[in-house]
Amino acid sequence: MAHSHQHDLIDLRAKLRGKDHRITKPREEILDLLGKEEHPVTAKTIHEKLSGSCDLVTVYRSLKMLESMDLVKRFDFGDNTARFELICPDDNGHHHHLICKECRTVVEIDECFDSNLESRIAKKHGFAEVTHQLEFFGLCSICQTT
Amino acid sequence: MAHSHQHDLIDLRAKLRGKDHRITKPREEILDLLGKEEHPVTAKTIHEKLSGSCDLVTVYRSLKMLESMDLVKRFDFGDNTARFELICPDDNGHHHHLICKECRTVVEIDECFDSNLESRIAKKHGFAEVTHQLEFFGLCSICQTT
DNA sequence: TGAATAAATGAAAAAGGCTTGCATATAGAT
DNA sequence: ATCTATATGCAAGCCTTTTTCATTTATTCA
Repeated sequence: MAHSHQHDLIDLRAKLRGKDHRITKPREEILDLLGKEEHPVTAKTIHEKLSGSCDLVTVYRSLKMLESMDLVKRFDFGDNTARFELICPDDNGHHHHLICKECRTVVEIDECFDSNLESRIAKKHGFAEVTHQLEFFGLCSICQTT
Repeated sequence: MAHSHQHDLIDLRAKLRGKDHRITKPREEILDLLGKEEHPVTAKTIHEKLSGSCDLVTVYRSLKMLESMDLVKRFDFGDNTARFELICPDDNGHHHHLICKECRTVVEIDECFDSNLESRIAKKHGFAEVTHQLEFFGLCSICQTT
């Protein structure tokens, strides 16, 4: 599902204002692009899709900044390459993925385990601000037969 | 908790025999070392602890092989560096971690969500052989105050 | 036990993702 | 319009991981 870009630009301006962060063309373009993506994308992919409109380094720097502002979330699909997704207000940026080990197809999952598990774990070990990263891996229907 | 090395060497010989994989000194040393570790370790750390007994490349290659044989499991703690742990027969190699975002302390977690969630997700999307990677991140008791 | 041979190793080099330093450009404030 | 702090581009570098290829070694089987 494509996310609403409108909301994010407003958010962006509001959030960045106080922090001496600027709204630049590369940042807008990256957010714009992320708003159209259905799945997490790599910095390299973003750079390619922006086709030279800005440097790859700027993509990395922008993503890092947007992540620190909680506008973008980083995912790890186990291939040594970070992937990024726009944080969508509907799910609080919280959802997971099911990835085919073979063809790397990605499916968005909105189910999650009961949050009691997390708070129980946090309490048990005296941790605060506990979050989690959860991704599922398997073989998609096509790759099962091949 | 240190894991039983005994079991794994027997397993190793049995498992490797059929596949034309050999039991070599580096592989034994790596397994041996992993058996003494309490938490997942990086290839670099393994190499350092083996102090030049074999090349770093061999560590990478061995780990990849051991992983493919399900003797070792790879974890990702979000710092662009793979970590490896011996698969322990008790928990089927299935457990998770709680990592402090600040000081990187690692706590082993043996709780997990109900497996129904996983099978439900697999079924819903027609995936087979579904597993998951789950790690918790937070602030440990010490880092909360700092 | 001692070749034969298939697989593993080491060393160097390269690939790939990500970061840093520095000079230049640009957003946003006054 | 000007000023200043922030962001960008480019080049270079860092770190993890992989590849290549010649050499060594584990296992097989005479």
